[in-house]
Amino acid sequence: MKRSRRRSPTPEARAVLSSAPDKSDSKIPGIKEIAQAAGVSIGTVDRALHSRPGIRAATRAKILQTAEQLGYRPNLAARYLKLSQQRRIEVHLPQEIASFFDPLRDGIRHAAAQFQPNLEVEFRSYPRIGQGEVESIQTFLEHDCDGIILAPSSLSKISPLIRKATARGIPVVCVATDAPGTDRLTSVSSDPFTSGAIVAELFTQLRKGVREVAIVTGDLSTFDHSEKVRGFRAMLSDLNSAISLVEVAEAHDDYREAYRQTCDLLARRPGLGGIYVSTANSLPVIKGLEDSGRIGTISVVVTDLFPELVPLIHTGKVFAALYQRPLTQGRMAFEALYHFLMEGIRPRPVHKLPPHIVLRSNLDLFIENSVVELEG
Amino acid sequence: MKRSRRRSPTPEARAVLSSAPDKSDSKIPGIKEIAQAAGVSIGTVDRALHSRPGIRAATRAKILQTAEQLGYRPNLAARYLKLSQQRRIEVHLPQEIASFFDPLRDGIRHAAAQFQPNLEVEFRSYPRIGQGEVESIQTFLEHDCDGIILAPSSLSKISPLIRKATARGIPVVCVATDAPGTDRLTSVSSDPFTSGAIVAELFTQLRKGVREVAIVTGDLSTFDHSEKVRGFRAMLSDLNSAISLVEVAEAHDDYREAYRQTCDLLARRPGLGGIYVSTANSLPVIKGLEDSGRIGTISVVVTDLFPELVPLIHTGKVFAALYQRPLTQGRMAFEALYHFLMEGIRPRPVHKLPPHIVLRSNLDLFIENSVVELEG
DNA sequence: TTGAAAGCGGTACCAC
DNA sequence: GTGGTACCGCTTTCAA
Repeated sequence: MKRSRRRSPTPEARAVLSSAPDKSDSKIPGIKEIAQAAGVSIGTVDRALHSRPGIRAATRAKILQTAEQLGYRPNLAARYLKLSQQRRIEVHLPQEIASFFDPLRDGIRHAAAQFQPNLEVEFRSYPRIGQGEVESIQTFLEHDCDGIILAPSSLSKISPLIRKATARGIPVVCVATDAPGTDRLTSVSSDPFTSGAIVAELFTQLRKGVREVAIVTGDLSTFDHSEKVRGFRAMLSDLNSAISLVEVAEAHDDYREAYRQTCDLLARRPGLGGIYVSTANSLPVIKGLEDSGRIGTISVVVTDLFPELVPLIHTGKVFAALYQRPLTQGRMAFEALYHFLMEGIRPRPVHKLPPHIVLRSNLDLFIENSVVELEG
Repeated sequence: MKRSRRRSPTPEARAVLSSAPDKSDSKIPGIKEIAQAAGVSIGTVDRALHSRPGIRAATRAKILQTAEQLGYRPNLAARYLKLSQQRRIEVHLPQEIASFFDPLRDGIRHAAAQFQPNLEVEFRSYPRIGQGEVESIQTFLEHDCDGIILAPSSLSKISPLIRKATARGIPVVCVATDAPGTDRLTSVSSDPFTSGAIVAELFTQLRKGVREVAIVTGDLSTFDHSEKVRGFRAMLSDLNSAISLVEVAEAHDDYREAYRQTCDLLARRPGLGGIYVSTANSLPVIKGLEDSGRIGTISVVVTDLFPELVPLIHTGKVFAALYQRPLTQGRMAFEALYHFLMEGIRPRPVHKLPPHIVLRSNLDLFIENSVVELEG
């Protein structure tokens, strides 16, 4: 009597419950119930369930079977409580670009807060991509943590570290961009190929006058950046688009370089109808457009979403933004790592998120959501 | 010594750790540590932390303070273990339209599986909207569950039930559409106003030739449906669009009615340039377009995503689909309810998701994702 | 090869 | 008002 605070349904009520599973009154089976049913002790049950040594094959088989037919599900709360071995994961991400990596960290923090038990998350941030990342990540060698989340921006330098970590049994999850060919546990990123393709489609379908489009990117040796160009090209040919990609300028995520390149580009291309900025470095490009007086005549599609873009999208100076959903990336990266560590569930090898297409009509919703919550 | 399976970092290593918080060696503080520090017993600590009666104000204050300065965080695993009062929530959703409500249920199931502890989810499905929903939901009166997720399709009939549940202390979360004016815990839905606005923007920016657009909806007395029309109109005027909304046809989610209405519409409007189907009932509209031979000449935007649409989008017969993200809706609804039940955290009153804009360029990614995972 | 028992950190009940 | 203690279900150690 004392355990059921809920009054048990009357027979009448029970009859009405079309889909109510008739669990009768049997309490939820635990390892104790299995032991009793199989006529052994709970220690033996544990050995059987976890394939531990020191048990006869026959005993194990019998226990496994009764567990099965009792529909045993381990009580995770109890397990986590017992195994309070306070696991710890490290998150190595750059400070810059903050508009992307800050919400990515928030996504991880938020997810971690939900799952609380036994997992301490430690954020270790280095100044920017290509500056201090190796030093930051290397430290895992010293503090043997249980898992790592990182952004493998410069593949050649980070891949060996990923391999080393994996060799030590420390799973690594890549975010923001992938490190293919390494044995990372999984990767979570906005799919760059699709990003490029979307922009090509938008220009083709929504900007009928446009013939010449240029891309301003960061560095084509970065996987993410070159994939966007590849996706753009692929979609143009898929659609038999009237548009041609006339230039791809590399600005190396630098404000002044992007500004200069944009000015040069505009001078060279009087017929330019569109620009796709495929990194977060869009403000200097817009400044260049404004300074040259061509801001209204050229359609601009940018990447990521930050406060300065809001009025630009509202006024139509920027036609669309591709939002790479850093909060969601953080959440998914954490969940994948968490489930692997706690339950041994191996996630699928790659998670490609569709980027959100932000237009004037849906802009407000993104602003509302990105502030507090996990962005939907 | 015996608890730390991790070797403690060498002094050298420690010096390198720029951001390592110096927790020294103090074990994570539990209620026992608080008791010791405050010079009371754990029972008293519990009373203080939970504002339970039977404790002197001074004692409570002191305990709260030491808990604060020790940085106490309750161990949820332990709490859940103790409170194994197997809570139960009920999910009342229609079977139709399966392409939307099946993944919504999957989203709930998936989220529930992640959070396991102490929460049994019971799905109770009724045939379709407006058919058996009241009877299904009413049953909560008999089995006093701890929380309810439902889709309040017909407001007038369901609102009283929501109020009744809330009055009994059973929190209700609305999905798919909102029930404003009731005291539901929260609602999770794709924002219909924004959906309409997006479509208006797409048509406006699209082929500049389009002048006349029609909407095929379900029933304007449904909040979701009328909001989409309102959003569409609002965006048209916002953009000074050249487009006019020439007709709004109500097909009441019926295949044959939608087909007939489409045929009539096409006959009446030789100059029609676009159709927005604002419910999942898009297949009969497309059939009508095909039968009349105008499938290529009229731009079509549809709602939701299901297998039959895939080839249509690929071939360009359908220009865009607004995907209302049922998996995400299910996940968010569950999480809101879960955190309220388990931790007393009240979610913000309304969650408006931005719908995904599905085009030819990003279609494949949605197909990949929707299959297994939580859709990103 | 197996059984018995000691906890993990809270909560809820008893007795004082 | 307060302190003590028996649990929750699982893992792990030690003894048989």
